[in-house]
Amino acid sequence: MIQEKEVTIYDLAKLLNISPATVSRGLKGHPGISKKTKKRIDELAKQMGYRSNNFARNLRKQHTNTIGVIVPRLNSYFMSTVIAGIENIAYKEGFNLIISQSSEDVKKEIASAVTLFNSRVDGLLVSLAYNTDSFTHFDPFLQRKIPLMFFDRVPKRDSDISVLIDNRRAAWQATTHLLDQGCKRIMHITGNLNRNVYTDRCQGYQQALLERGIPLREELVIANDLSQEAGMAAARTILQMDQRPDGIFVANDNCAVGCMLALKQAGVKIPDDIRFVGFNNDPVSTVIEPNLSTINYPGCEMGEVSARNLINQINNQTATQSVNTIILRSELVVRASSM
Amino acid sequence: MIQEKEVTIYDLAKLLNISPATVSRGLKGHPGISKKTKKRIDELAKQMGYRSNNFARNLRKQHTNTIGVIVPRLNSYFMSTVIAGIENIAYKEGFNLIISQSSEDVKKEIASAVTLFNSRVDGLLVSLAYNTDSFTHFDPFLQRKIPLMFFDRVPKRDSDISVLIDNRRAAWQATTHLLDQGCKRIMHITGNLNRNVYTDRCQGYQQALLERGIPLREELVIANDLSQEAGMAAARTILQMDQRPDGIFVANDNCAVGCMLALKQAGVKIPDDIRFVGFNNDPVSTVIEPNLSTINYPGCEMGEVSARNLINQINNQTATQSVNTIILRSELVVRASSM
DNA sequence: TTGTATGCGTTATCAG
DNA sequence: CTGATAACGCATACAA
Repeated sequence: MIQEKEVTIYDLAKLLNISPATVSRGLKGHPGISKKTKKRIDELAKQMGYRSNNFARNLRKQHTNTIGVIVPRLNSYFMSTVIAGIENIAYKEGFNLIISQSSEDVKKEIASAVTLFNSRVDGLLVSLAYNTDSFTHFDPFLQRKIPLMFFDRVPKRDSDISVLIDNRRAAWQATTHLLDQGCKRIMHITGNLNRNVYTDRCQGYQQALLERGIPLREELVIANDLSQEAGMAAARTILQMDQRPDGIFVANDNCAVGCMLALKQAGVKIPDDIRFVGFNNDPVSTVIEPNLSTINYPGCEMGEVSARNLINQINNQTATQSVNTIILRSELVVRASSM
Repeated sequence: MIQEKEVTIYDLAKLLNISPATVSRGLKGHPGISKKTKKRIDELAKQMGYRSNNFARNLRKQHTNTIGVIVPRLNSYFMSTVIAGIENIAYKEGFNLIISQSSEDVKKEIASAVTLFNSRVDGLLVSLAYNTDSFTHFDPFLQRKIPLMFFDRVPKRDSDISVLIDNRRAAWQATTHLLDQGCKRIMHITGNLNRNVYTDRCQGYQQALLERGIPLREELVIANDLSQEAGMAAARTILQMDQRPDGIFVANDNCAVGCMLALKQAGVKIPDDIRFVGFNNDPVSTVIEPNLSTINYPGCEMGEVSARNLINQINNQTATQSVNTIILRSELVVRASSM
């Protein structure tokens, strides 16, 4: 049936000769409504193509059934996997998603936060931009007690709820693995050391070395933006070193791949001359030759857990929130690049 | 300033001793409001942390400032690039995005369409699922005259507005390139031939062959789901063929990569034994060895153009819509896999 | 079990 | 230039 104009509960009420209130209740399955009336309402509603008006409903109920998501980039394999996970759960629970990207820029992140705040999202899920170091733009959410959670790239303070993996341990594993393979001079390529994921990974790396009595060398830690290009640039640096590393732990597969590509082109043999371990288990890690050892990292699950938890908070506004940090499992995947 | 309760235009009006109507107008920059009054309003609003209530506004104005997006998958490089493009424009124009994925399944696509319809999005952007062959789930949008556009994977009917590339031409170029490289027996690996992108590419492939007087052979066209695994399976098929192809044009880089990987493992030399051309210019194409020739395909731009156009439609409800199809430029990128 | 009346926060219309 | 008032569609407190 073609409806040119929206039908409201008033229309239904008039046609059924009952009050709009009854229609409203019937539609929502309110307990005190006779089966018969409810049936009549439901049938007419379907027949007329009635759809509930969310604005009116939200205006009345003061919530939006919408979750805001801010991520650094949409177009990275890991992030899109996380978002797919978030979407799975949100969809199941009847929440809409408003997704925005900070493009790794605090300014854009702040703007997004404002927009989402004004859109009155019921909850917010954030993975921080590369250079975010102040968090006042999230204060409005805190003040209004709008549930707020961080995942993966989280603030270094524990006033927030975060979902992440044990980056330090994973990095420790990766580095220890390289040591076990006989590496003596292990380099670490990392990102902005103000971001938890990178500090933690760096610490894990350092800890592993110290445990074997290997002194830390500043020149063996490179911090860049972890892009593939940055990996290539790192390769050039390495090629010019007097003493080249014999193992490299890179905080991200993409960058590792760039570095490997450039190194290979310069004739360096991987893994014979230099062994590699990356991070993320991006699909590209099984395409590069030799296949890249890496840390597998449950993106989809991270999204699901975050969304699930946020929705719980939204639904139990009152319940005291006991969890502070949710740590997901991660694992070292050993492939040819490190053997 | 910490606000526990939302402040409304009434609150501002009371404090300023003017009417809510004036406040509303002042906030919106209505022409007939004195500079002085406007300034007072704006200042107090900021001071009080006023934020406009979108529900009330939407309820009143009957639109949501929201665009719905349905894509087959979020976690593909191409799609996330398109979405990044959409987001760029939407953000700039003050529209929110509600993104949902069909997971390549019509059922989920239908469900998403219903949800978005009920969320009263002002416009809808769709890239079809793998197996969508009926389009009645979009009828409600058409009936209510809600702008609807398709991109990349579009219906085969021209009642809709679509944004895409000339797949046929691109495929023709790719195939012709292989022919120019001396290939005599060119295979084509494609997806569901009901989806425009794959039929068109297949036709382009066929046309190129016919132009050189090469007869089409059924056994040289494989249709699968274009995943990396499917590419590997295709490789197994090829290895068992009496007469192997000497060139393969694959409708997607990922699948091409899977196929190349498996073939290489079996000792096939690329490009010497078999030359390859893919489609999409996915980053992986520069990681695989030899680097994969491919069709470059402006994902971000496709998103931007789609969003821009949709928003124009939303804003000019009345204007007759003259464009029906927008074709974006694409180009062949030649790399080692085909030389 | 159902109906009445009201308010949620805006904006548009009409009047001044 | 500004004010009063009426919708927008729904959900609920209160009444019956």
